[in-house]
Amino acid sequence: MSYYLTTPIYYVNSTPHIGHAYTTIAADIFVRHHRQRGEDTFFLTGVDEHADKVARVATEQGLEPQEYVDQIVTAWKELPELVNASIDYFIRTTDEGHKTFVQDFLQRIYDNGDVYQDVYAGLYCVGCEAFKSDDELVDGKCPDHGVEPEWIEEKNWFFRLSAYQDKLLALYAERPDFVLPEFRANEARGFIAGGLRDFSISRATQTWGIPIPWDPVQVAYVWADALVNYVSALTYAPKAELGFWPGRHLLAKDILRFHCVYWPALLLSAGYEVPKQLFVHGYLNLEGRGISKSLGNVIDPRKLIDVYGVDPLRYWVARAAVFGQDADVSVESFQERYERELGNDLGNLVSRTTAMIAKYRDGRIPVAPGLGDQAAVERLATEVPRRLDDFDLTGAIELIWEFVRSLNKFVTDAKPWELAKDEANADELDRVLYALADGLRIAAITLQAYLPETAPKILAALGQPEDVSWDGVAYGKTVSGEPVVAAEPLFPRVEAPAAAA
RNA sequence: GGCGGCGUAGCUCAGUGGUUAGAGCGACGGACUCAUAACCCGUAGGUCGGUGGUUCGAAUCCACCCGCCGCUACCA
Repeated sequence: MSYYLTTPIYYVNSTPHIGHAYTTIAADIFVRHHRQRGEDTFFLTGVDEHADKVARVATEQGLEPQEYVDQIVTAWKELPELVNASIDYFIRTTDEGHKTFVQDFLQRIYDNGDVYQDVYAGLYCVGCEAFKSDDELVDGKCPDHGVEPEWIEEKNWFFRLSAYQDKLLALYAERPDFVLPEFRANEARGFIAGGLRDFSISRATQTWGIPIPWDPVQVAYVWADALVNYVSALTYAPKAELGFWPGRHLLAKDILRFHCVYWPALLLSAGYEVPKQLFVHGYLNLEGRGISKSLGNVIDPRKLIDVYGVDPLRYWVARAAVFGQDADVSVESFQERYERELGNDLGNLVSRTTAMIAKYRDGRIPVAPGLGDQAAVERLATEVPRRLDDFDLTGAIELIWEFVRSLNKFVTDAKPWELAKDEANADELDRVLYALADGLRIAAITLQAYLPETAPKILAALGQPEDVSWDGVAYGKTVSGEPVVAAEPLFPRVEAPAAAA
């Protein structure tokens, strides 16, 4: 079994914000989970560096485009590190290996007869990096940038997307889970069924990009370049191999069309398999508004991490929205999750468990199986993977949290402090403490993908081996290991919510 | 306009034909003391957007109406 997952590559000229962190963290949770199951995994993210705007900004700063992107790529390379994403490779579209592969890829679709030359003309807004139709303009100006678009007319190479309508429809019909959630697949299918127009894959007036092999004065336009990265990386990244293809892909809803329509068509044309699955997630809206630079409400993930730590941010990603849906979020809601769930439910459970083992049994976990909800453990062991296989990030954590809550209830019902008062109850107290420690050990392993820093801390607090393989999600594997002492709070109270922006 | 979807307790939502419609959060009351004033229990009496149908029976199926949202092409 192999599991290859990619995020979109982010546009290097932008700035990393919570939206990028959202995708990257979600992807990391899936990947870490599959690693726990012992699968051969590969996790790719990176940046798209070829765009006209990049070249223009570089020129303004008196730099070569390559020098410029080499500078600004730093912020993007830090993103996975910042959110503790266990990536295997960070791709840049300026990688030599990528360029070589793209040229080969383009040659393949050319040889396949899917490319032809035509004139491309229209009003182009440099700010948007997009052609605008008349009805999109306000007073002849781009509503987003307030400038008049330029008239551009050039001979471009076009990809015969229209020739792939039937094949794409057949693909969607044969594989109902090709695009998830289902309503996104419906959108894509509706778009395809409405008729497909060919699109331009080259730019004649630009030089910053990958030269078209049969017409080197032109460079590849974004889709013919960026979308190819998910395969190209496998041909040259360390430890990668083409055998990982086809993989799975995560994306936000704004780029659905390109990834769910253009990309599969390009792959078919070039003779590659289409992805196994594409999961389209929604947006996090801050206080009811979209997150955008122009609104000035961009949350810097770094600020949240500085105040709360990485794991709370990762936890929030899984909890803030039903994965796939949009959701309104706020810094207050983040704080709420942190205190109520991480602090009170989980952190406090670790505190009370370790404190009782230390107090009643001198820190030694009595190996006394018998109590504890074995059926619940078995449910976790099979149902959490099943949900994560369906990209149900939220449903899986919900299941795990029900288990965490049940452990708190177990403590209240079993009343270890009562049992401790009478030596005659020693055996029963042993069994209670064991069941508690075992449940917490299991919870830690199931949470590892979500909370990679916290899970090992819990195992360590219980004196258990660091092994987080999924086999450990089984009843009665807790050992009487290193002495247990009352643990320090895992998620201490934080004074005030971190400021947004 | 076309296609798709939504409207359920104060909030976020689950529930798609069948006993008294559920969860989490918030609020109120109680209990407990192992623990990060945490945890546990109870209460919340909501025309399940509206109207009319189908059915022994509908939040759950159908029709219409009201309100809201997504997609409807080359923007990372």
